[in-house]
Amino acid sequence: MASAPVIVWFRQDLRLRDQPALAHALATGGPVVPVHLWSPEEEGEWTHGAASRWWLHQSLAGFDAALRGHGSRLVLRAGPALASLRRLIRETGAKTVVWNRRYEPASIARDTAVKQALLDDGIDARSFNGALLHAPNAVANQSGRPFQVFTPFWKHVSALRVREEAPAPPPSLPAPARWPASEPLESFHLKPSIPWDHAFYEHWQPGEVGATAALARFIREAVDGYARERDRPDLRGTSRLSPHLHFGEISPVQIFHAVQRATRGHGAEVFLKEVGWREFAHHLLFHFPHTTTEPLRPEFGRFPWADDATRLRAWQRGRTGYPIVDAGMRELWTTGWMHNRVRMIVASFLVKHLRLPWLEGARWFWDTLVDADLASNTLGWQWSAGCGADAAPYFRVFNPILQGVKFDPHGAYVRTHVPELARMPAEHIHAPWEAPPAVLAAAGVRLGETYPKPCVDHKAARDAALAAFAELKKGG
DNA sequence: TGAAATGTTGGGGCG
DNA sequence: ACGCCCCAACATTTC
Repeated sequence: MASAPVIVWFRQDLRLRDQPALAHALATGGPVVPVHLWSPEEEGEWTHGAASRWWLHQSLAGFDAALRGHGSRLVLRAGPALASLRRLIRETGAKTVVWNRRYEPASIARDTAVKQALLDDGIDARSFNGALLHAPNAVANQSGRPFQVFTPFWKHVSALRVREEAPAPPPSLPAPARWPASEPLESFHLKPSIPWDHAFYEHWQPGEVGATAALARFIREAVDGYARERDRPDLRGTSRLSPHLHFGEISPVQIFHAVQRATRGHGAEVFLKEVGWREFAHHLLFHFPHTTTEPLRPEFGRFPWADDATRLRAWQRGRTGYPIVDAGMRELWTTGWMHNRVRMIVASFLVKHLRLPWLEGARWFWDTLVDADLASNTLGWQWSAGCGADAAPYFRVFNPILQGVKFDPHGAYVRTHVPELARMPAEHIHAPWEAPPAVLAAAGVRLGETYPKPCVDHKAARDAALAAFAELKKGG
């Protein structure tokens, strides 16, 4: 007797290898019906941002092509997930629906309801962990509570065994007798209507092939020097795997094993620790779901944030007058990505120098990053603002000049993204307002005209931030 | 996964 | 020879 079809509901796991849900479907022996459901309203407040949508479009197209290479295809449907699944079950005669879990609050709520409804329908609904090294509900400290400090978290997690990769799929996936209809990808309107995305195509190759290539490149060229060069935005010292990881084009399990197979050196250890921060972020979001909009440390609910649309706009568009900040914000705008060191610098600048709410920064990153990830974004911003888990104390104010000098020593990063400073010599590029007039003139820079003057004075802004923090402490 | 202020030490110039 | 000052270099504390 032939097995019934199995629906594999692909979400942010757009890959064929190390695919626990797909592996389970294949193990049943039944025809496999791969589907992706477009239901942005079910993501709650954090529906895909513009850059994420661009990536998703490319990734879905690539995944469909990959499936077709295996004699299969990706069925697309728009609308509420449960209704779409029920319709697909009717159309295909499927008795089983499988998927890999997501751990964001809105997904958990939706998926739990979907699973219960399908089980009530008599469908075998199953979910798997394909997104994390360890499921968040499987990690707790000695008193049974979630970890809130990274170092003990990672120490604990490092002692756990990482599962083996799921078996690779066969060259040909068993197809249903009749394919259910698919809606055209274009009907989801994921690509921007105005073409701000042209540079994205030069920087990224969304999809499993691009993810695999990025990992291979990193292992070949960068992992050994990672400890030294990861903080240098002017070099290619990081993996740039974040968007691939976010969309599940590659899994942390694959990355973990591939890196460990290649090297056990210090660079590998430091890199895997960064994968650990991603795990920690998901762990925290799972246990503290309110932190997407509320500070984990409740006293920060009273913090006297400023309200200044002009300054927010200057920050967003990379016109603060601080070259390292502006370079970062423009890298983000043109490529959909920003080097992590620079993310910390621009976040510190928004939250401390401008004293604008971290949530404004989180929302901007959410809309503009191709790797926008609710867990990592939330952790990163709360860390920067000093109101989150294991956060930098609020009085840690990054000096944007020193950070520039230290991590972009030749000014190459600034020159790449702030062309109006391209001819500035390295010794003045991070503080052009302190350069002698002759140097500015020779570089063709007229402050306030070709490039903005600093929108705040560093020392005054730092002192004001510390004063606001002292006020908060006093009130508490 | 800071920066700045403050404190300490020690070498060298100099009377 | 000695004390004094200056200051760089480094360490510690504070924000």
